[in-house]
Amino acid sequence: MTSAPHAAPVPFRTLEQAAALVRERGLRLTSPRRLVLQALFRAEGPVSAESLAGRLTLDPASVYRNLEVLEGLGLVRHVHLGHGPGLYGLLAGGEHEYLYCEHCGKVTALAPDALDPLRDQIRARFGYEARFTHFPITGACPDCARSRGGESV
Amino acid sequence: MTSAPHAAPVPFRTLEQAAALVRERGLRLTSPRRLVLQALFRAEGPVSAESLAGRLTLDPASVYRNLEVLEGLGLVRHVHLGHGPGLYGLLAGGEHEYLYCEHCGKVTALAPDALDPLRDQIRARFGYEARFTHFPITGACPDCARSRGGESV
DNA sequence: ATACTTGCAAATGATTTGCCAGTGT
DNA sequence: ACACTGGCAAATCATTTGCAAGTAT
Repeated sequence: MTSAPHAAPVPFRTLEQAAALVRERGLRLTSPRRLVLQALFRAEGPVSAESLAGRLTLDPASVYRNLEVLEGLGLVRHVHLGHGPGLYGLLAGGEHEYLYCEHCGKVTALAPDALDPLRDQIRARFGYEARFTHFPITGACPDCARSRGGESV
Repeated sequence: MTSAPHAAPVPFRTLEQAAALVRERGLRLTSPRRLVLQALFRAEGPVSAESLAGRLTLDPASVYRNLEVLEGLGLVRHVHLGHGPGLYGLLAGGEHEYLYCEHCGKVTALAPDALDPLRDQIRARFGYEARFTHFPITGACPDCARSRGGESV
């Protein structure tokens, strides 16, 4: 999960396309690697390396290493939602940005351009080019915000 | 650093006020506890528990425990900037929110209300009550954004 | 055949917990 | 005195690394 330079996201949609990309880069499509890819395609949202290792009966180290190479290929990204392990998800369909409720744990994935107006405002005020792909926008979701007025964390 | 409910921030400015608050809550102002508080008052920005333990020659466990109680009292908060350990800082002068450059590591602390317009926009569009105190706004700072056009992470 | 990969064990880094001796109040 | 604390060792959680055996191409 080390912060190494990542490849620019290459458009892909299917497991076959992802598999092809792995081979094109001269890497091998081994059984564990295919399983990880498959599991990510089936997952609802981002999942932890440990949970993948568990459900696939693979060694965690292999899962971590695979996620790392897949991330290097631009097929996978990880996000940090609150404390707890990093969560990995496919980049099929482009980058996602996230809203994360630190009270109930709810996660909302947004389309790549949903936060553009926000990004514009941040750029204008602070000059920062903000991304909410690796760390989400964190706070209270509508429900939690309602049920707890102006409380502190 | 566990995510437990935190006390509402109580206004304080000096080490004496902080110390008084510790005692008011029936807690003890021990030597290690005072040292941690002192070090936080002297620190420029948020610092890791390990670095405090090192420079104060205290056991890391004690430092973690102290930071936890101080956080419970509303005197301290921690923030996660990128990967790496959590960083602790005083709440003297109110909550801070952060901008964090994931390329050069630059950290910009903002006054409590600097992000209100942004918060308003987020509330209007998504209903979320966003805080950038525990997780910063992450991206490329002006310098890094300039020196690296539209690259991927 | 060759280099990329795997599983397993062990190491790392961050943080927490158990325990008992020590000390503020 | 008594309960809150401190240090130290050990445990836990997430992740990484070393290494020899295995396998995709």
